[in-house]
Amino acid sequence: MENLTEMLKGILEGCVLEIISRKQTYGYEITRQLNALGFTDVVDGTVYTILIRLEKNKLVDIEKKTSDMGPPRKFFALNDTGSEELGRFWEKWEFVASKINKLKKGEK
Amino acid sequence: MENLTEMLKGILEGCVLEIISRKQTYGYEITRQLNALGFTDVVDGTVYTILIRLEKNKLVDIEKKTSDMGPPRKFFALNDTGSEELGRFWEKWEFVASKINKLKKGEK
DNA sequence: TGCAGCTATTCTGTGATACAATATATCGGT
DNA sequence: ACCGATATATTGTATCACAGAATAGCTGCA
Repeated sequence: MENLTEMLKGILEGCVLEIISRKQTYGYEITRQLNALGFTDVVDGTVYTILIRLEKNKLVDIEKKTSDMGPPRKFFALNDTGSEELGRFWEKWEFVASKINKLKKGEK
Repeated sequence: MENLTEMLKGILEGCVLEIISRKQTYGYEITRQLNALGFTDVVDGTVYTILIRLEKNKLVDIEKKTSDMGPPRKFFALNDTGSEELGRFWEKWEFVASKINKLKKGEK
């Protein structure tokens, strides 16, 4: 699916939070997971800007680890504030998705 | 529900297209319908900027009519290009919503 | 040795969008 | 005459996804 850019605004950050909540992980890996999910056009740069934003907003704990496969990786894990934010994201998603689906079905 | 601003980006325009597709209508009325749908924080100014964008992109036909209830109304109706765009919007929505719900359920 | 390719992060700039705030104007009721 | 509801338009702002480029480490191969 092409050109989802605008529709992903306000959603992609929540996806990243969800992915991080599963297990401690890093930017490159997160991008791969998003691509595998179906968001094939999401690129590294986008994910890194989101991660920097999460760091700035203190939603994540960070740990740097060396790797056999290339340069050091910067691992991210959700902290309590991040978990709360993730909860709020899913609440918003449920709300918006239910309203949009209602509109789609023609229930005004 | 508060602060849906970011999540509505790329979605609100599709909602307006859908509402217009039902019947010829005007900005103020569209805002009211969106508010009734549950998007209570969406304001006039937002809808008008969307309508101007739709006009610029030639997705709508426009007709001005006088009214007993106030100043003249600018009525909008979807043209063929607009209908196609609406179809693409729903395709994108279906795609994105299915992926997000998959992520939510934990299916990777 | 050198070089290509995959892994991995960072930074700058751009375009699109929703929204706040404000201004303007019409009509009905008190 | 004023006020509230109706109705549109405009300007500026913040946020976001993304493009593009730079930097760097490791592996394998010629």
